Amino acid sequence: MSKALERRAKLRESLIQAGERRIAAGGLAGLKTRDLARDISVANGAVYNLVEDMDELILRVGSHTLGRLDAALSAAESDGPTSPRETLVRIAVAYCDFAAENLELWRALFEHRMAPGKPVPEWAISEQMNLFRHIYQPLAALFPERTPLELGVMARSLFSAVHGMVLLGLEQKLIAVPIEALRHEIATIVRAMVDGLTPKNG
Amino acid sequence: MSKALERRAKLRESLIQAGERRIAAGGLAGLKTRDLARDISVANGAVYNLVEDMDELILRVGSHTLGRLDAALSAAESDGPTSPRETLVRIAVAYCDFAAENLELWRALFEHRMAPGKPVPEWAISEQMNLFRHIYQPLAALFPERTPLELGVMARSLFSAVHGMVLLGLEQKLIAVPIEALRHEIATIVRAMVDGLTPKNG
DNA sequence: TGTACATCAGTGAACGCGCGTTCACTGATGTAC
DNA sequence: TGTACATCAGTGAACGCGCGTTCACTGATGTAC
Repeated sequence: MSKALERRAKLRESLIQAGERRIAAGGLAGLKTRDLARDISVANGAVYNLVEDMDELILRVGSHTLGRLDAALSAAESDGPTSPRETLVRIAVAYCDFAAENLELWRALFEHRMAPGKPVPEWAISEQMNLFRHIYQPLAALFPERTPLELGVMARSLFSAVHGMVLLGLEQKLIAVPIEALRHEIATIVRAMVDGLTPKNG
Repeated sequence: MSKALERRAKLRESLIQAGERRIAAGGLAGLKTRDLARDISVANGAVYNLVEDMDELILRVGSHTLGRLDAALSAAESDGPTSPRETLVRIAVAYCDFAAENLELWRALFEHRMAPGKPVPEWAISEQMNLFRHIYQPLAALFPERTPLELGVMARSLFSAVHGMVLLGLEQKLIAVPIEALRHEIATIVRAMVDGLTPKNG
């Protein structure tokens, strides 16, 4: 039986990788069970031996994407001056770069909606929450007098603002901004927000 | 013939209103031609006498939404202290309020994609662009030494950042933020950005 | 005013396509004796 | 070691649903004479 389980686990892994490739190539809308089955050389129905349904598949791919994003942000943290202000700038720019390099996978993170009635599983939510530490920690160092609650609000605001800039900046709908310009705009705005939030003394 | 044309125009207007109601109630995903036809007491196929296709219908509804947003922002401009800084804050908060009160219609503005190959018509793009003046003008007053290009970049950054805060703040996916808290966070961040972008003298 | 005809908005059934999911069946693998 | 049987991954056709769009047809309106 262990051989069968092993095969099953490998096949499942292939399926998730195929899903990742398909989303990267054609977005969430381009993800079809029949394509996936063909990709891993298996019949249509076999997909449902490996995964509960499409929602689960998409969440698994999302989990992998979040893992890579986490790694990218961690790398950015220690890649330069250790001042919290500049660390926040690097993290924001790293977020922008990650989104640009993984455009469709990154979009899928936000576009995906569960089938009506099914809640997002707990583990998926906490994976997302977990990423906030990259913002929270520099903010805590920068504003030691703020409460955890206040810091949480600041972290969310900062993230949302940067997210919005990346989202619209990479949008082709209006004018897509050249990535280098976008990185610069983000750095400017993050510095402005940090400075503007810092009480002036003197 | 003028009576027929008149009837046609009225029916067309009803169709667009029906579309607006349907989107407001169920989002873009809840918009079905058959429902619309029933709403205006007309057969399925008649919809296509009134409108080229669904894309056009959605763009017309979007146009109306943008018009109302424009009015809301105009009202906010003159509704308080005339300092450009506080005007920007009011506009950002008004944007938040409008999105909250017209959630699905506002989302439709950003979610809608034309059928593959069809470009967004020119008039729809310029309607969107036109709204930027609400941000551009206070910024120009605040930073008279900046070039129009620089101001344009600032306006876009500011808008994107506020848009991101509203987008994630109103999202039910994670924790929907209470609207009052969101307004406050937005005001804080806009002030911080403006202050942070202002060169310190003295 | 009356008749024949043209136009075209309006009809609603059907087309065409897409696609997630199910299910009766098969055949390979492994187990029991 | 050999045989009968059980299990279950894997198959792929079919189900079920949804939905934008088209099209042959109808019937009301208006025009020409």
